[in-house]
Amino acid sequence: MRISTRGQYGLRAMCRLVLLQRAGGSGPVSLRDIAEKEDISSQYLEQLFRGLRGAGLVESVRGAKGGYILARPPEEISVADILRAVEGPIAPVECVESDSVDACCDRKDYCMTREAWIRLRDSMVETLDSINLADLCKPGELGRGSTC
Amino acid sequence: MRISTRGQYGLRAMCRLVLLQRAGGSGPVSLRDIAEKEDISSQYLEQLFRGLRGAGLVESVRGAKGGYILARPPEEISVADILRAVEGPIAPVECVESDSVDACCDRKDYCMTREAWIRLRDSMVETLDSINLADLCKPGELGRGSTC
DNA sequence: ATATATATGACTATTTTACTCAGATATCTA
DNA sequence: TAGATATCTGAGTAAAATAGTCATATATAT
Repeated sequence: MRISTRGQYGLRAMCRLVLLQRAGGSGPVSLRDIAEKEDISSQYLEQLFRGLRGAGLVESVRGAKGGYILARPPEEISVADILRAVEGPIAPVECVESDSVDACCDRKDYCMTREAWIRLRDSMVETLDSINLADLCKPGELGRGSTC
Repeated sequence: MRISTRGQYGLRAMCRLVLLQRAGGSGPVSLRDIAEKEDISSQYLEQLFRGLRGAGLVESVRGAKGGYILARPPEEISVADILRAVEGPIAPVECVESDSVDACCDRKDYCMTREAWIRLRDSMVETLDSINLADLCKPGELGRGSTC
């Protein structure tokens, strides 16, 4: 029951993008800078940013001095958005990826446990929808959101 | 972000144990019967029931006519109990297995994302604590909880 | 031109998962 | 007491997922 490193790195990278963008004017932020600050391989970040770009969370600027910028303000990008972009659907088991019962397995009594998984999924989605990048990058007493 | 088959099978097996116990008098239920109804290898179930027994959720009766019985009434066994028994701690990332910040990583800014993982963990635990075996095994309009 | 950066597809080592196997121990029934 | 039935325990293994790399193409600033 773990978030993969894709999800963990993806969220860290997006937070870092917020900080670097905030600190460095209006230009795009390179993966090289994010990679250095977050100590993540920039090649791996490239892979993750494919997903983030595909989901419309960031926009890219190619070429020298290029990089990435947030496609929307941090307040409008939720943790759920990011996880879905790099990890796929938020669902504890395959059979509750959609609400359709037909898409589920063929066991007569599948419903016995499905109930539990649906409730778990819904609470996860609700929580992750309610947290956005601005929340996480707010400077606090421990200096979080201000390290750059 | 998936529950492993250990968790899925573990929950199904426990639900089935409730049903078979309810149907079959007061004696213990063999893994063979659970395995047959749920279409899970009984050898795999043995492995899972090690964990369930270790966590005090079931009691075993060895020898012929032996098997397992619930250690507590179904109302007092939560889905969280079962998942913890077969899968380990409920935590989306390693660093929030405990609430101690010291047990976390050594990044200066770990807190930026830790906040999100803690909230996710708490909502997962709250939800899974709130569902018990009696809830899942209640007979309903679709016949769930009554297939035996 | 050249350096810098993203874009894309494929590839690989490692780890985790999902099981299986063999043999020991306990208990009921005949 | 013999035999059948179950749990108990440790170890082993094939397949799948994860985590990360590599090579190469393309775009843009200086």
